[in-house]
Amino acid sequence: MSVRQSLLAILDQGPCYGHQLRAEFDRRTGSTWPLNVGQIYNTLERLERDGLVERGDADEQGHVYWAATSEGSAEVARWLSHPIERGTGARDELAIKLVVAATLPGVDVAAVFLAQRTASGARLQELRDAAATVAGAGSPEELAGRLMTDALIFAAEAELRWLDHAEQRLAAHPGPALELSTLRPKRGRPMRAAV
Amino acid sequence: MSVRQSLLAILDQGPCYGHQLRAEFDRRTGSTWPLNVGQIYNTLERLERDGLVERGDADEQGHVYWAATSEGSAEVARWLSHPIERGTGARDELAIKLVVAATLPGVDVAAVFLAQRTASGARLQELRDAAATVAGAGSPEELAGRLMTDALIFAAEAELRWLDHAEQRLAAHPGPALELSTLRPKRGRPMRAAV
DNA sequence: ACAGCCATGTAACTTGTTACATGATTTT
DNA sequence: AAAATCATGTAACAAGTTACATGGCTGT
Repeated sequence: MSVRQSLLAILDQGPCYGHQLRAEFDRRTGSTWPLNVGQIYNTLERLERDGLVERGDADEQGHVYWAATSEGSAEVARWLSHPIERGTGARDELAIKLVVAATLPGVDVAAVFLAQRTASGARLQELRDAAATVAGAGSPEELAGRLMTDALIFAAEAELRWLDHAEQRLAAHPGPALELSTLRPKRGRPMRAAV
Repeated sequence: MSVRQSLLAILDQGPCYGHQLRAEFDRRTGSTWPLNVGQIYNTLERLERDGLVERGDADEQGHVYWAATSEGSAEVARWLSHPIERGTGARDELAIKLVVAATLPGVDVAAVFLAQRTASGARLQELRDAAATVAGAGSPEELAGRLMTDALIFAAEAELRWLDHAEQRLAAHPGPALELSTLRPKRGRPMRAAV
């Protein structure tokens, strides 16, 4: 929902046309998240369908301006006043993958953890390097970009901490691997064994 | 992709039928992530369409067993050997929302941050309470659940750290708010001002 | 003239998700 | 007999994403 809501929030500041919206999103997120132009138009149509924005007539340059409706403004207010509940609905892809992998017999869990830690560590270093080069952060755009980078750095650090933590915990326990077919039919022939 | 890939990986251990797959996913993720049963069947059909699984005949109980194809096994191996690149493609909804909010004139950024910090803090406390109750973590299932909870705790901590960090950074800078319409047409009348 | 960008759109597709229908079986 | 659970499915939708088509204008 972040693209949809962000575009609506920007539009709530005043009418914009497609490419302008894209540039605004780009500016405000420090160009951290690439956004395909086509998605702007899709999203605008969906917002229009939901009564949150209205499409205006094209001006002399052919720019089609879109404006938030009062319903759209209300939705923006609601978005801003309600916190985002992470972990409710949003799945942690990395944790799911590693825990599922850890419970699968015959999987080299250590290799999976190692590959992930290497990649996450490299990424963290990249992010820190990137952060160091924009240390100034004079303009609002630079500040926005820096905040985004910081968010990614904090997330990467948490990821690495969890990787260490999880591997320790797994090492401390015997075989967390789980065989298949613990589920058995209430009645009838026993469930077939894993291959 | 986590549901799709997890189901495929479980199936790679041996043939399963729909409800069994759901139970396996549930078990292996410590019942942290609810999974609608219908989604199992959707996902299986899509995996079949992509040639990664094959549907077997129903047995006497009417259980329809599905099995991974060799392509499916290869895909699982690929999944396990390649790390997940967070931040590439996966958008940070919270960071986007707060940074966009911070760049919008007329928004009470402090209130947005406060609401988020309150919610994130409460969630962190809930998670810590939950972690304390299963301190034992004897069975593999409990261990899996504990690892998931830990992942969420680490993420929530990172979130709170970033919130503090970002608010400090914003406080240290003047008005990071960005007016609309910095984009101007190459030619023609100037772009309309924000409302 | 030609390459490239600005600008608007369209069509298709992915994964995730829910609501619902149906029937068999099991428990109370 | 009624309620709950197991089990398989179907239909629809949301949000994100990409690839492509089209046209106008611009700079070389």
